[in-house]
Amino acid sequence: MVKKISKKTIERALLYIRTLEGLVKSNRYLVSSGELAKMTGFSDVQIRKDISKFGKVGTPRIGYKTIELRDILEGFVLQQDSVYAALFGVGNLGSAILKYPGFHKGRIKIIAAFDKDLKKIGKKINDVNIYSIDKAPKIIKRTKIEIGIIAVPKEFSQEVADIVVLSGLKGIVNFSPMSIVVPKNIVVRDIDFTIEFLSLFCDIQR
Amino acid sequence: MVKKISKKTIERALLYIRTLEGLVKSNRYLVSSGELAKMTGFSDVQIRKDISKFGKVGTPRIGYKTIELRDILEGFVLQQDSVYAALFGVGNLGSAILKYPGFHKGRIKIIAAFDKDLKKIGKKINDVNIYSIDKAPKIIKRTKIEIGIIAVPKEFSQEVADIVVLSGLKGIVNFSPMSIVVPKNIVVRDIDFTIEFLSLFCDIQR
DNA sequence: GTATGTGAAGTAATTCACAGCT
DNA sequence: AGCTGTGAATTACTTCACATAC
Repeated sequence: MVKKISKKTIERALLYIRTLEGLVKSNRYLVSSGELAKMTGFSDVQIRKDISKFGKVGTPRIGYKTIELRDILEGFVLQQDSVYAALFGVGNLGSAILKYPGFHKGRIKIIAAFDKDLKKIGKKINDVNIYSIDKAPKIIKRTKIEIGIIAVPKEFSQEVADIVVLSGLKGIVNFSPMSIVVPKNIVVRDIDFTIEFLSLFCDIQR
Repeated sequence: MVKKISKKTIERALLYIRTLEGLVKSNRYLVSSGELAKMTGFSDVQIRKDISKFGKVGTPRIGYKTIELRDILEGFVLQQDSVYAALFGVGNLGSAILKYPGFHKGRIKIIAAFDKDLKKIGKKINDVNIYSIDKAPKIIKRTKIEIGIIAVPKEFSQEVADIVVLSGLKGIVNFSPMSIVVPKNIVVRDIDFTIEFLSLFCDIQR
């Protein structure tokens, strides 16, 4: 019943969860794979295949119960209520991340921020303290933080990545437009706006 | 010689270009697929396979000329010098995008911003004018803008998507944590921070 | 000897086609 | 009839193994 679940399926499952949360909020009780397909852009077969990896949960002729499906997907995909993160670099983007409303109300909690600008250190944004970056390993080790967010200029991204590693974190979201080199037991997600835009542009051209 | 180039190859090519630009800047003349592999995290075979889609450009025993390879990849992947975009929603994230240094100096030019907050309309951020959002179709049609960036709260993302479509744009980068429904000739790239974080977290757990 | 380039083999992901349920 | 669930077929992607070039 519980088969090996691929990364792609998990990524789509997170989107199904997001969509189901919207449906639950608007009091929808049932939804079909076809409707989810229209809402998410994936094919209906793909969605059924994905969901079937988590067990038989739908009813033929009827569809899926929104609440039940959401809970099942969440149960498999997210074992914790909250994911704790630390932000490195409180510039324009870093500040926007600290204020990001999706985090504020959701599962992802940023509980410490680091910068090297003395004007910022000691301040707070959205209730998150900003500390000196060289205190990061010490401070982080006292917390449950698991993820580091790198939002510093690209000249500094590697040295900050090294600090993240020293701090014992297991995952990095790297917003800097530069690849970082880390031990391979540490998982990295790169979000490079320029590359996202250019790859979209390539898709448009063809 | 020029074979069908897959989306995945193009996405990696953009990363190779980014890496090569760094090498060129630091005056590196040659680079091997193995070195690129270490720098980007892909395998060396993968990199050679990708590059071979663009022709025979390397020299056995020597490697690739950084400048030449960059130019070849750029030539195939990006036919224009600049990509023009419009931003919708000048909140925390939107402002950070307007100030994003990678855009300022690079190929992506945001040349108009739209918001419905009267306090923002008429102002400028980083030399970009902020207009009333309902003037968007008219203003955009006078420009070469091809891409719309949605950075509004999720309650409004669909109505803004509709305006983007009305404006005749062909691509959307959607930063709002909600799927938008658009005609299928319009290409959408979703960047949902929450989903990126959660999917990283799933990877860490396994 | 060392690095590129590539056909062939092997994996993974998607779509098809249809059985089964209510 | 209408929707889920899934083996089978297809397609796409990656890795292997080695020929080729200097």
